[in-house]
Amino acid sequence: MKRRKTPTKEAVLEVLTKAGKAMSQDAIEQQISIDINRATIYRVLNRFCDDGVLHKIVAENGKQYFALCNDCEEQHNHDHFHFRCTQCETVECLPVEVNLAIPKGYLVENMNCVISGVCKTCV
Amino acid sequence: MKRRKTPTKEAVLEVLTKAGKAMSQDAIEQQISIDINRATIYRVLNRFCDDGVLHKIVAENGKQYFALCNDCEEQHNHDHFHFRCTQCETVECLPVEVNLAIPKGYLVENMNCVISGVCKTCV
DNA sequence: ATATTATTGCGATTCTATTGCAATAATAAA
DNA sequence: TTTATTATTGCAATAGAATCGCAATAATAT
Repeated sequence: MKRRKTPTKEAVLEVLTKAGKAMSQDAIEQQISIDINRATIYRVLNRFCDDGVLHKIVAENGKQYFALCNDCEEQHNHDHFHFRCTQCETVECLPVEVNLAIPKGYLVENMNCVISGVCKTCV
Repeated sequence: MKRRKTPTKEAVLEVLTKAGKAMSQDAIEQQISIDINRATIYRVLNRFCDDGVLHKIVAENGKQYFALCNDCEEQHNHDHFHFRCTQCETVECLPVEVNLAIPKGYLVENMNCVISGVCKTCV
């Protein structure tokens, strides 16, 4: 399935790039000037995830956040921690790698590590 | 608010103790022989969390899982990883501590680290 | 200019979790 | 033991996030 270039995709990417953080669907929608349907935004976000452009983080509040991928070539590798600030409700990718000795016999497919608290801006 | 001893609380604790894993509300409900309302189970689980008996993990599927606390005395300290098996849909506490250098200026309140994949039983 | 089909909008739907309120039952007090 | 107090429960309604089906639209190829 060949992808097409659409205003929605451009707008979503622009918002995420500018923010430099992970964002939820509703936060992204708020930042887009043109009116785009909620379902469409979700579909665009999920497509970007499939294509290795974005990665998805699920915070302890159960919400999904999407952030730009840095170096996901063939497959996603998001072995870094995320920080969710309960004050400003933002999620950012920390430059800290997740590093653990996985017990024998376990097959790792994905990592979802979120630290929450107050970020350095709000502290 | 003083807590009371009720059949629901006993049943929930028994199930979680037997399982030795983190469980979701619906999984717990299935394991309880007597019929208990969904809302009640959630309330019991959340109360246990408040009281330091259980801790809550939110997986990448957005669902909440509850597990017994080991050594939470004054406050919760769940600095360990969790593993969610996408095959058998269980979540277990790994005996591996989360160990990261938190960037300066950040105030940590909670950790929610879930690795997902296939557990050693299903592999 | 036309055909193809990826993408979108809309409304409905699913799923998880929570809440208000009256009824029930565990515990304290008499 | 009986009565009073109030934590707990059940039920139905509600909130909130995310997804889905389907027809309409629009990006790209012909």
